[in-house]
Amino acid sequence: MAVWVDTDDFDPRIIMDSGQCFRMVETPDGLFELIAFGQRLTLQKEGPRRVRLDCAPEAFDRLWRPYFDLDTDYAAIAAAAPQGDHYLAKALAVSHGLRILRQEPWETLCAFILSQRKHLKAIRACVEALCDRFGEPVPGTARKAFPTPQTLAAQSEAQLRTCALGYRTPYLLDAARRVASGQLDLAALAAQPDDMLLAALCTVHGVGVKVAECVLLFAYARHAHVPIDVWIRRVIDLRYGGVSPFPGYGPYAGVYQQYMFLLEKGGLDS
DNA sequence: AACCAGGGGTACC
DNA sequence: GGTACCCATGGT
Repeated sequence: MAVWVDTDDFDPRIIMDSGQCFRMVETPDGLFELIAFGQRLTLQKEGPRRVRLDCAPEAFDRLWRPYFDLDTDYAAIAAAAPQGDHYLAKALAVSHGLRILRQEPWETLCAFILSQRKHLKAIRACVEALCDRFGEPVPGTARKAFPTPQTLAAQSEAQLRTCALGYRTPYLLDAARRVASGQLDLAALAAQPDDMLLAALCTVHGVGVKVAECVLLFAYARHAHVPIDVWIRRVIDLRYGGVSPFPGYGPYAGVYQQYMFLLEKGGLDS
């Protein structure tokens, strides 16, 4: 079964390489494969404005339509960008087809805890290793689901160390224990305003503002939030003379940020 | 083979 | 409240 999405603003490859998700890969036969919600999804770009998703219509409506944020008009977001902002305009053009995903909060929190001082490639590797070691099987693939908070919370630090997460190991364990115990209710937090959500996430040991902002943007679709990492720091310093343009970008500042992140990194992958 | 990576905690002042 | 310094591991 398959569902087709007809839009000019949906490019699986751009999304795969965008640095917001870490479990999307290109298969040898040119399909894009991702694991989320304990399931495997394959998709393929069939033309300049058509993407095929291999799933049932019910799964599309319940999971993948929200996941890919398909009810948001990215052409309108691009059109709303401030005029005369050359670097932003270029960033929007270069990564046309990018979308900000609505990923699962738990996985997103963990992935960005692990992202500290790592390249995208290294993040992918350690996320996948964590899944291989502690995740449940997924139908139709040898790849595993992202481990549940309960599973990770039940591990000793020594057991988690086998995934070679380095100094991030206790951070991940603290996140797992807080979520598994209900002390940090990631589902309930979806109803909270941005500042409450941010503060709650920052209670986890090893989660600072930057990681929390990534979770707000890439899981909770708080599109106004701009994670300031080394690359965005570089954008501000090099392209905007040290004065952040983001406060003037309005409700989609975080979306613009992601296009600029990609441009500043200079292309895809790595 | 050094150097550095989508940072954050801690110890100072 | 600001600033060095360390953290553990893998790519380049």
